[in-house]
Amino acid sequence: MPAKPPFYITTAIAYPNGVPHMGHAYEAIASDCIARFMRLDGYDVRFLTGTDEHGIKMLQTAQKAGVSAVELLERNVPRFQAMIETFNISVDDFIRTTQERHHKASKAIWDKMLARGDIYKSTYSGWYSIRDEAYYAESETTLNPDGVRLGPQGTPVEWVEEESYFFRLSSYQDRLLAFYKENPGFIMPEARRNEVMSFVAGGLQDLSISRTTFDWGITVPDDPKHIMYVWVDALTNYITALGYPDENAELFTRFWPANLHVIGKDIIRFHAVYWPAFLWSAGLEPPRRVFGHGFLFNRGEKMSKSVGNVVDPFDLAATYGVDAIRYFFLREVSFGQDGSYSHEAIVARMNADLANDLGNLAQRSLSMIAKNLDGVVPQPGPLSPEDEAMLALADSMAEKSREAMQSQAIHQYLNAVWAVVAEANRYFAAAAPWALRKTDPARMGTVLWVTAEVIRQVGILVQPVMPESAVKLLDLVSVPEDARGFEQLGPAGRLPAGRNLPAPQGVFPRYVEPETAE
RNA sequence: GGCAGCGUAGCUCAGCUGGUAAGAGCGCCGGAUUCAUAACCCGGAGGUCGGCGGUUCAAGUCCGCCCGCUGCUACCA
Repeated sequence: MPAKPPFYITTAIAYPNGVPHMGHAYEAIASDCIARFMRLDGYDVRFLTGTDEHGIKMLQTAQKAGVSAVELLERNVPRFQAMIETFNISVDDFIRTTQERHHKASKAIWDKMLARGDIYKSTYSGWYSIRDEAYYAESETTLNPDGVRLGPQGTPVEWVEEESYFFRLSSYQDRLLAFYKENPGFIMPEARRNEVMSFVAGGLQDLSISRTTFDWGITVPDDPKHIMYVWVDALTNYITALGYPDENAELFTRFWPANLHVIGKDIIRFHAVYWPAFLWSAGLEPPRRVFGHGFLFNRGEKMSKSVGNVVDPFDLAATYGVDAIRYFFLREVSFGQDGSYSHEAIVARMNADLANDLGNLAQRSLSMIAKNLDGVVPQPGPLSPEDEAMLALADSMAEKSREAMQSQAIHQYLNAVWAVVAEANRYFAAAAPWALRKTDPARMGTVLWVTAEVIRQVGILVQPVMPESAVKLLDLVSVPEDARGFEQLGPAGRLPAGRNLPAPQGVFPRYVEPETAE
């Protein structure tokens, strides 16, 4: 058997100065779907997530709450880990940037970049607003007639100079542009790629990569006054988790460069510009692809604490079920685009796609096998053109799905699957096996076999999206656990006649509104 | 301001390099049916394809202008 090709996928590491919201869960769900898909398709998958625990924001949030940064982490990080558990995210590792292994890796990559001559000490200066706690470019500030310079928020700014280490990002401009041209799939979706390219083409300045104004971070080697700029630290997590700085570590040699970093569209630049430059500087390869997904909106409105519409992912899972939530977001939102959700939209998807189309298809066909054929998969007779067409369509799902997933078009992969489900319902209604029961039982058997075979394939293909429900569905057609990989799709794994099936049970319950007391 | 993109049925969106009489899902109306989770199936209503002008035998699909919306335009992440 040929060795499985490696596939390394990561989410961004979450910033745990608060508790997880649906956006965090969404990124994890989508990444998990991709990871599971690749695993079932025969790849040796490594899947990483984690938390980004340094930085001034962590310190500030902790201060406001009257606790230490470490205490804040102890409070919040378990919530992120619980989210991973709750949503069935099949990660192989959960990295925390405060871990020893990560401090070691970050210092090592720093040393490499230093040795390359890409890091130098200088002063970082700019117009700083104490009230905004932010630096502004001179062009963003305005000079009042009374001589006071104001930032964009209208707050006074002052000229501040701070000793800082810089990274020679400017010297990577041409290499980056050439890289984007040679690797059109590096940044996805394409709109994001255009943005990054125009940003880089507009000129790169060297990057200030250390701070002396606070101490919650990784100290710069041999200069402990300085701590690393949070992105040097954060991005390095992806190689820390493979054993860096040991470039001969088993995981590192097998899985680097990463195949896919799944991130939010707001942090594309850090991943598509800084990260390749850091890696080159350290003598390492850049990742193969960075995919920036969109944001989720609650009824079209951005989630925010002040609006009070921040949705707790744990609540959603409890209300609708983990698989239904996973399905909803992956099917409803074009991956890469922003998306919107609401109670009505979730219920509509659950009931229409899951309960009515797929769940009911399984129930109506398998219960006929149970009642009329003692629960034994029938031997199909000669196939009619309709049977052939149905099977051909089902057999085509695998390729369509793979093709969609090449570009992380998760929604298109699901569209392809549900097109088959819809066709199967049409096929079933047209063939009307219930009417054949008395007139032509052999023909009824053939129709039921074809339908059960479609359910088998749909069950296999739906595993990345709804791991638990897919297991139930596959159990209903008694697919052995070692016959659930994608190599079993199509004619290769046809449902054998004579197999005993369990009594069918509903896999996808209808969502019924709870009685509300008026 | 500059660059990029978007504006297609009530809602969410497909419509690649211009060419059968503009599509899907959901919702709505009607029908059929009872194998099934009051599901499924069939049919129907509903669109000046943002606006104006142009190129062309032919434009939602190309060009120009206008209107509206969004993103990017670096060091909070």
